[in-house]
Amino acid sequence: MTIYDISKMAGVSIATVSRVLNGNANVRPETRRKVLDVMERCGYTPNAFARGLGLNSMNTIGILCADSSDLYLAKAVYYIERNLRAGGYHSILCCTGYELEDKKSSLNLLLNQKVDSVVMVGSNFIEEDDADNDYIRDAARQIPLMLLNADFDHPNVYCTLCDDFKAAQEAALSLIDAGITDILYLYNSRSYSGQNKLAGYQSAFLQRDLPLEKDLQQYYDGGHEDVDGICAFLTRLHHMGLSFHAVLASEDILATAALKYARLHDLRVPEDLSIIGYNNSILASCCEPELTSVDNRLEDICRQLVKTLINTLDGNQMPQKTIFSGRLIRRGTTLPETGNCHAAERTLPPA
Amino acid sequence: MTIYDISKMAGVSIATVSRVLNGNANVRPETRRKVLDVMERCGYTPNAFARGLGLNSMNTIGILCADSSDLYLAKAVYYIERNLRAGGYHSILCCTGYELEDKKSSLNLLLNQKVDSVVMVGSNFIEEDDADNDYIRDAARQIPLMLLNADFDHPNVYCTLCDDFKAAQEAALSLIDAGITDILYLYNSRSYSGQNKLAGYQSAFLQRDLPLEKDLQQYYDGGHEDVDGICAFLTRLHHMGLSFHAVLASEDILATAALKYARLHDLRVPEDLSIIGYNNSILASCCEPELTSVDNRLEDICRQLVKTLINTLDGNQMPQKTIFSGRLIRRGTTLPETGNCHAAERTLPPA
DNA sequence: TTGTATGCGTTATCAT
DNA sequence: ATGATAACGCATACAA
Repeated sequence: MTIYDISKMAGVSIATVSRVLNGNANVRPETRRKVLDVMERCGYTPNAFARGLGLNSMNTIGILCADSSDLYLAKAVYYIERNLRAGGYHSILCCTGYELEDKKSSLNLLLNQKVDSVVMVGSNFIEEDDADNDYIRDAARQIPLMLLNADFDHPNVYCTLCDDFKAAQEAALSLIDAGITDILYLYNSRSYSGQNKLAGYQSAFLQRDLPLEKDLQQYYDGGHEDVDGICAFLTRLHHMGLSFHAVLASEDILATAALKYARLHDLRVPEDLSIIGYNNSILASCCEPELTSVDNRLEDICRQLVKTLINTLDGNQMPQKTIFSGRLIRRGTTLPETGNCHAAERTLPPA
Repeated sequence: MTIYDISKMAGVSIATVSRVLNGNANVRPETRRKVLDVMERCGYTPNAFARGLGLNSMNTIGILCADSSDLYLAKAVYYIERNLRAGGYHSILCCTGYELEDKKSSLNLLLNQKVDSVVMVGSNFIEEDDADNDYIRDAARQIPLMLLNADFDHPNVYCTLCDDFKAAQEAALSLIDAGITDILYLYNSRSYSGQNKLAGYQSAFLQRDLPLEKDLQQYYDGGHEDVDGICAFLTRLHHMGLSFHAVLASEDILATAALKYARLHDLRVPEDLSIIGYNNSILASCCEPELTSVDNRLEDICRQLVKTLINTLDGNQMPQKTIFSGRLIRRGTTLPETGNCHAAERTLPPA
């Protein structure tokens, strides 16, 4: 069933059929109805491939992420897909893993598929060695690139992100202002946003004129879901004589592990050990007490990212950088807030 | 850059170019090299749309799932995508939500997009009222359909699933044989696999000649991630006088909530309350003690599903139903196994 | 407002 | 082994 068939049955030319298909105004209402009737009766749907060839687009967006089963990335992928589809776009999902070569080849795969754009979910797509980021620059010469939680200044690259520096800073300040200064910063990623969080933690100490202890900044180099490994890691630090009365984690799962550590060592939370997680994921409410955690506004970010994406494809000029402010969600793993207002919420309006 | 350009530069016809592109054997090695050289130099890649039009396929598979941010579904989507891509296929992700109309329209969207097949992740795509499943039968007349964790007998529909009946049964038996008979079965889905789990629980009692108590089978009708709601639900049951010394949950998150309930009511786990979850997800290791949980072999299922899919598309005859056995992973929320061997593992070899 | 003719970049069927 | 040519199904510039 093609437009030729429809055109014959409706007694018009294929051009007219094509016009009603594309909502072209230059069709007599009467003719339009006639054609639509035939289409309806035949259950006609246009051939997507032919359409793609003619328009050089199939309204498809590539979604690149390291691991769509990761708690945080899965949420992001979900929000992005829903927003894209609401906007009339399809999503091709591509899980890349964390190796540069795989990220490159995945991106090329999407380019060869002729997607209209690709959104790269997670700051792990930006390499430390800037020369390695050429694969992004190359791609940006073909289609607009949307980065989620990364900051990359380049034409045709659009970034939507959370101000992790400030969010981590405020989280640390809230602990400091509660009287805790031996705060262990626990992280498992050195990506762009990972570095920002760390810098935020550090700046909190500077801001309060407190010394920074290297030993209190611990990088866990293990599996992304290895709670027991993290727990054992903390125990090892403890046995090595490291003393800390709070843990600020770069991800909820690290905080969850810290809570487990506390329980195994009979530490009261938050009295003996305060814990703050990051992402405000489902893990935060799965434990007892529930995790205080930084909400990094993922849903807002995704909505805005897709808005920017669609507008860009429509030819509108859009800002290349949109930043949301995170906010601390206080729950059971930290002491109730005092009168101190240093850690007050400072939410910027969405761009 | 098209095959015309390449053909000119290589001094051959477009037919020859197309042949080397598709690995056709009828090309003199010398000619092949010449053409490949030109392609290399020009960085030529074939136009995917034209290719799709010609072959009536773009090697794309639709992945339908209610919510790709759900812990379990996210894992499934991840495994499926990776396996598909390794097999040379792209994945279009489509999150449908749980409404029938949305599932229908999503499936149609994929059909119009001319995917080669669609995999429906989760038994929630099979409706209770069988007439409502016509949308699946209709789709199956166009392309092969792959169902994950659903059982639907129809031509061109292939099912890969876990034997949830037996898995739930064994989980229940393990509790009964540990001396606990007031086992609360807590579930939040009445889908096909949801009903199977429930039936498995029930059959365990029959098998041990124990009476079944309706009050001990509780359906929680709330959000899929609402730990606190579930926890409150259990508390309500408790206050209503319901007594139970074990909880068998149809999902880890329900079990997590049960653990939280235990902690809030100062119940020792597993001494006062045993808990078994389902899915063996990351939640199982995020709590203290860790959850005993049923592993439903998701990774194996996904691998097999994709294998079946690709073979089917290749024209090979494949079984329409492949069943894996689940297995109980014992951790801290149940008593250590006794000498009793009723709940021993009985793992079937993968099909 | 409608129709004609051509292009889009492949694949595939014939010849040669 | 290679080449000429016709599909594939739609969009669109141009003509009427």
